[in-house]
Amino acid sequence: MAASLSQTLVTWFLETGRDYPWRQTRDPYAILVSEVMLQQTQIATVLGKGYFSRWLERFPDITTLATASEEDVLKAWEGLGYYRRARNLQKLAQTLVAEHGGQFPSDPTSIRALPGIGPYTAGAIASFAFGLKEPIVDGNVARVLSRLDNDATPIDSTAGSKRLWARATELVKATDDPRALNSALMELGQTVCKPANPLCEECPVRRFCRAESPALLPIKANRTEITDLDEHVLFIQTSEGVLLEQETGKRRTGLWKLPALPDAFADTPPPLLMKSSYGITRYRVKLWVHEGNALTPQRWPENHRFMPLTEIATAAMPSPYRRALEKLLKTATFRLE
DNA sequence: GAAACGTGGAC
DNA sequence: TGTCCAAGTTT
Repeated sequence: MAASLSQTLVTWFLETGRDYPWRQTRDPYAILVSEVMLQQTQIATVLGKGYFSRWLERFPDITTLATASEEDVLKAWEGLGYYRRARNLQKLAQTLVAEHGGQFPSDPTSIRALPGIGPYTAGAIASFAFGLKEPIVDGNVARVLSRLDNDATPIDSTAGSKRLWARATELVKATDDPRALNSALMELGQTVCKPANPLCEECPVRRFCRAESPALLPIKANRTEITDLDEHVLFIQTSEGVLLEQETGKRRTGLWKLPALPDAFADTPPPLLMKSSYGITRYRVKLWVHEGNALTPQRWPENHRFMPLTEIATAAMPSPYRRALEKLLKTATFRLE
């Protein structure tokens, strides 16, 4: 049963599977980079904007990444979001150098223990790089398996997760080509068993599928509510550059942004220069940028500094501030002329 | 186990 | 325009 389904998936993938760069290599490091970049991120973003190739050019191997500056690492990740992924990637490289002689371990338990590696990524590296019969369950696989078994157990529940991993394990153990089987499950979810409007008439495993209303699966229990937020920041430009603030909290740590409007000015904010809106995790943020040049010069905290434009270009900055700054500098230049 | 963590694209 | 989603992990 499982063997027949697995074989059908493998055959289908070997015939029609797409040829991504990370499918042309068995280098665990390159595969690791692709897997981490693709977490919660669309292939079109990683590929279309050149993140993957650029990263491998800049950090071609584990040692290079381990010894790079954190600044360079974050800059290479700029725009991808979830910046902890980039920090963990470097931490992982440093762990390999310190504890594994710079080599990638091939046993699943050791892989899983590395920073930033969860159950999905561990299975992906074990199967794609080392050809091991280790299962993977990502969003695509969860959808495919829920539908195949017509299973309405919420995929984000403990029970649902256990079932999915058990099923994925069963399927990968039943094949001699775990690489192709795992790739097939994801590829099927991506191209045929799509979230909305699944193309069931084109599905290679239709005869195995018990879904009655595939578009209604999978079931998800948790949906987080979006909260509106106002964020007031300053734009201050002098001959030394633009005043920027380096994030120190848990969010976007290490990246540079327009400085927050000090609390002292909250009641009487300086004039508005521009307004924009962006989303971050569960927040919808209105970004208010105020003209700060007229403020009384003051001593800014340690994590603030005036940065020349040439350096701003190479500093790592979250997308919303990068966009706002580009707009502001264009306007500012225009005003000066 | 829930909540936090980014961003851009699709509908 | 608003909502949902995309190769998840950590705390």
